[in-house]
Amino acid sequence: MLAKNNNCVQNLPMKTTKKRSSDKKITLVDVADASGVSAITVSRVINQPEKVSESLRIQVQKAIDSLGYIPNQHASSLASSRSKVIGVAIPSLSNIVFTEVLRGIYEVMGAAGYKVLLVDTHYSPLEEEKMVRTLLSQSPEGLIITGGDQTKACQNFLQKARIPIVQIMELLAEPIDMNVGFAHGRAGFDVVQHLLGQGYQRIGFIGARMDPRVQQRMQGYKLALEQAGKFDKNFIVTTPEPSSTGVGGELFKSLMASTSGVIDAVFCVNDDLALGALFEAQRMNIRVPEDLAICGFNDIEVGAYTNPSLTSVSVGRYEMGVKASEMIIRVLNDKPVESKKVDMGYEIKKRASTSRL
Amino acid sequence: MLAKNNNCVQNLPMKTTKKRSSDKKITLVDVADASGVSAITVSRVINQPEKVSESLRIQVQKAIDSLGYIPNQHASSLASSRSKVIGVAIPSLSNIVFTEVLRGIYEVMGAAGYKVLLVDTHYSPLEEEKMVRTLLSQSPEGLIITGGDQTKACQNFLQKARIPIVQIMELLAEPIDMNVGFAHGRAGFDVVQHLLGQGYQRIGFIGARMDPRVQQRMQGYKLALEQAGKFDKNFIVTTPEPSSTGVGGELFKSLMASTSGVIDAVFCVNDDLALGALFEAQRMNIRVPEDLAICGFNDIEVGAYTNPSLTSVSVGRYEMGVKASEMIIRVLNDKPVESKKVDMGYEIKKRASTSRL
DNA sequence: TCTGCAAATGATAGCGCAATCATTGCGCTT
DNA sequence: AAGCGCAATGATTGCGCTATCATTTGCAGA
Repeated sequence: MLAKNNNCVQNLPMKTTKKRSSDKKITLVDVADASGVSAITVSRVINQPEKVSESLRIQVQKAIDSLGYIPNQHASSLASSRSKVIGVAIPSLSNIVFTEVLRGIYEVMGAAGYKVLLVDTHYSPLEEEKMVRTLLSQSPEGLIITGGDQTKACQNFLQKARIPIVQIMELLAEPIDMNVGFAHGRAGFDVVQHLLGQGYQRIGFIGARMDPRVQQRMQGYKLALEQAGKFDKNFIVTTPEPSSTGVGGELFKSLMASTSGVIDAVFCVNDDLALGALFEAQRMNIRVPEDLAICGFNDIEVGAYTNPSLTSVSVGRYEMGVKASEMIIRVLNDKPVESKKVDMGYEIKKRASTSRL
Repeated sequence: MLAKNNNCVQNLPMKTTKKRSSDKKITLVDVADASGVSAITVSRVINQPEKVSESLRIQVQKAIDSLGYIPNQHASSLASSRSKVIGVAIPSLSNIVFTEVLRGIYEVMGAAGYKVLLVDTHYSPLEEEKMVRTLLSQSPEGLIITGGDQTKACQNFLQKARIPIVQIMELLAEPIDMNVGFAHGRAGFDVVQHLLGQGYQRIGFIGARMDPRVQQRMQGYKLALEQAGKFDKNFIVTTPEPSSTGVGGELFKSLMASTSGVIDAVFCVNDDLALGALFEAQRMNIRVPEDLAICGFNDIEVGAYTNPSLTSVSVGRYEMGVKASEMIIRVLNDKPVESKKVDMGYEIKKRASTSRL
């Protein structure tokens, strides 16, 4: 377990076998000695430079640079109980939805000097619990987690942590602390309203990886169709596997097969599925939107350029990441947060794939 | 700067104003006291359970659970100089290429008990240098960084760190330590060969965000056309802005305009651009592949389902992340690494968008 | 001139944990 | 019965840094 540094050494121009000054880690004290000040002054130069006279500051900075000193963040965190770390838990790295949220988080947190420790929960509350423990062991100053599907134990940990926490992606009745999201159920409802408004009558549903948010969209779909007296459970096709364009095409085929093609519109629970359905429809020589409407969800960029362009529900993913981060930073700076619950809303982007009128 | 915990408190059922046991952080010593053993024994139960008798282990574990103890990783890292952190630097979070590599990294590193600290360098060596400092301040046990475009200072830091480092995505002549990637130049060359083989004569090039790897692909493209005596610098259209489907369409339009439409094939430097070009070609009523071939790069999933399906260069992104991680873990476990340089190769997926024969 | 106060710098202690070495007790050999 | 080796547990120390309080210096105001 010792001597794990022996690999890179060969890349360095080993001068002699004599002990080299660069062999041991450089600490605050080394910098202090080199610049003839006390350790605490070096610490100040790094963390509160305004408290050190300019001459000393320059002198110390020179020593820092020439020694190549890099502070040990663990020691700093331990001594100050401030880690400058924000924990983030998302269910999947391969879903563009989350990576865009992440972008927003990184943008804001990076600018504010926070590091982001990211974990992937694989859509599993149990794994999430484990990952949250991991995050908490790093004493993060704040936490951003996805949804409200935590285990009881996990909720306990989170509350005990006494740090600002934002649950993102969906709106929760009882958030652990703060909450930023939008109403998936209402969005699903509105999509169906739009399709009905365009004169489509038999509206199918395609879903994959039925996570809580997808379920809510489906409930909205169902409610709208029930109100219109047009709900038929046979029009729903779902699979627990991850969604993808390929799966979208397959589900579309099986929907058309199982309903003998009476379907005249499909609400796909995300754009990957919708693209798969669209391309499959083209191959089946089904005209979109004349014979069939296709609506996606998330409004990924490519949907605006397909032929026909794809109707979808636009969501401020990047903005959600930004908002959640800003809320945490406000709390950390003891500034008031306007509201603990923020509804980011959504917008149905009506494009060619659903306009028959 | 004090009292930053006051926000979440209101979510907790405050029993009384008396001091509550859960108010202070629980440490190893608390667990030790609660279970009647010494601190070091608790430490062993957590880190080397096989060294503690079963009875004690159970007894201590009970105390850990009931107190909800979560170890302080900073203290642990400081005392043991093992952080269980791997640093990862990528140029962009919004590029699917990197998120798939990340998936591979997370899969392997997570399973091996390592946390991943991820930073985004925004394609800037200067920002990368800053970010690498941030990573190193966390005393990572290993590092995965993208490409070989580091600043001199950054290289210095990296070598001084004496930890296993893998540079990924491209093959480097002189890697800092280890290297996993593939030959972008050769891939570009092979794409052109393929197009020429299909009888296309005037092959255009569309590129965006011309990072080093994209440049290499372009050099390969150029070399192949020069060898065939068919290079024309007017057939190249690039932009420094980030690539996207929208940009792909625009660049395609301007390529066709500036060349009066003599182009009969386009090599797009990635699939986003290629999709944009394909959809734009459809709108311009250009038949693909009869009148025009389109080839992308990266082989993202949706390209296999468009009509026509998109020829692209498939790269083992996930596998690259896995490989890099495995190499680091081997080094950390003092196991030999077969080779410090690994060529992951690539494969041209020949699909309908380029088959005229 | 002296007092008083703020700015600049330093000395000390301790954050929570694990490395290291010490101690105990037990079963085994001879 | 004495000695040995090993497994299980504990006491001490220090990782590198910052909080806290102490000290020094410079300078304005009386």
